Amino acid sequence: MLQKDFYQRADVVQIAKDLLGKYLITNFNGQITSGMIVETEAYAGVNDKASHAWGGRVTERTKIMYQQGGTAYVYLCYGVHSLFNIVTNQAGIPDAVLIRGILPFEGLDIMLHRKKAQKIGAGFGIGPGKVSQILGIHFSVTGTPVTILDADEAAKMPDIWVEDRGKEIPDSGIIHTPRIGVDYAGEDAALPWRFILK
DNA sequence: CGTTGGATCTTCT
DNA sequence: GAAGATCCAACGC
Repeated sequence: MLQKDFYQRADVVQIAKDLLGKYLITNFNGQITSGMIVETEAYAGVNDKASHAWGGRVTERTKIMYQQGGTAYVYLCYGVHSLFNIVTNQAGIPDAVLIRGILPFEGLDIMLHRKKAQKIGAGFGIGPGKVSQILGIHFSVTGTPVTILDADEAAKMPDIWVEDRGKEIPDSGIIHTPRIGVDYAGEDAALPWRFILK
């Protein structure tokens, strides 16, 4: 499991790239599902117009982004989809990485059941709404940790976490493009902060 | 195959 | 009261 020092680094763009090829795992009620992360987007704090926390806005929803790195930030989009992000950097700095796509790995039958699908076709697991759906992530889990944040050795395992299973990703294997659905963000909409594993 | 619009509800103005 | 870090099925070509 990735430790909090991975998430609490200052460079959210680097973290978004580092997360490619890692495995995102959930365990809700003993139902374990996982997949390899193949698409991410970086959202960089108060200076990023595309971020919910742009300009230092703090609301009931966005206050989660100001927690320490290693916290899950999940929120409802279009009233239909839960989008899963991992908060990065130190407490007080609202950086986050949106997980946009995974390659399903474990618990395929559970994923199919959650998605009410018969079989896994092309694009299964690609898209932030679908990632949350097949992994069973609901927006109510926002604010829960994705790693051990306390020094306490008795700290319990999180329901959601990320593992490094040794896959090396060379820079040449990463495609970077502008982020999706953030046209309202002015010049920040053009930042190449969406990362895709080939 | 490209385009369109409906679903659906929290959050902020 | 309006908009949103989306998805998918239904249409039209």
